[in-house]
Amino acid sequence: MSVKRASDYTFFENVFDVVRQIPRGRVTSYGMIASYLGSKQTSRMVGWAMNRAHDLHPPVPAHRVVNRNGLLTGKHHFSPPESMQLSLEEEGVNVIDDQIIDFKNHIWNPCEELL
DNA sequence: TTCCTGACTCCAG
DNA sequence: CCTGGAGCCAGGA
Repeated sequence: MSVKRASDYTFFENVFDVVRQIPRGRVTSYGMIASYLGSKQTSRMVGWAMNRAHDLHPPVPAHRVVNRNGLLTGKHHFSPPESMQLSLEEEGVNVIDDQIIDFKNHIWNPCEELL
């Protein structure tokens, strides 16, 4: 058993925290999370963090994180890949051809919501 | 150790 | 409108 220390609370832990707070039926982008945490240029690190997210507890709803266009660019990292879209549609987010329909209407921006 | 890649985004041409 | 390069930083070979 490992205990979380303050010194372990890095950028990645912050990413997981933010993602875990995304409400059901809402989505956000890598860039928004990165921007909220300090620099939008670290958006790649957010994606990298998501790759590690599947093993974490409590679970991280990585399917609610897409790229800035509402495109499910990370679906191939789910097993099966379709599970990302299915999870979203279960929450009322329609997806066609890897694109979230009415994306801007589902956006949850941590910069505004998570002040 | 160095080199390459990536679930991104922005900016220039 | 589309394409390519740069910047970010951690891991794997």
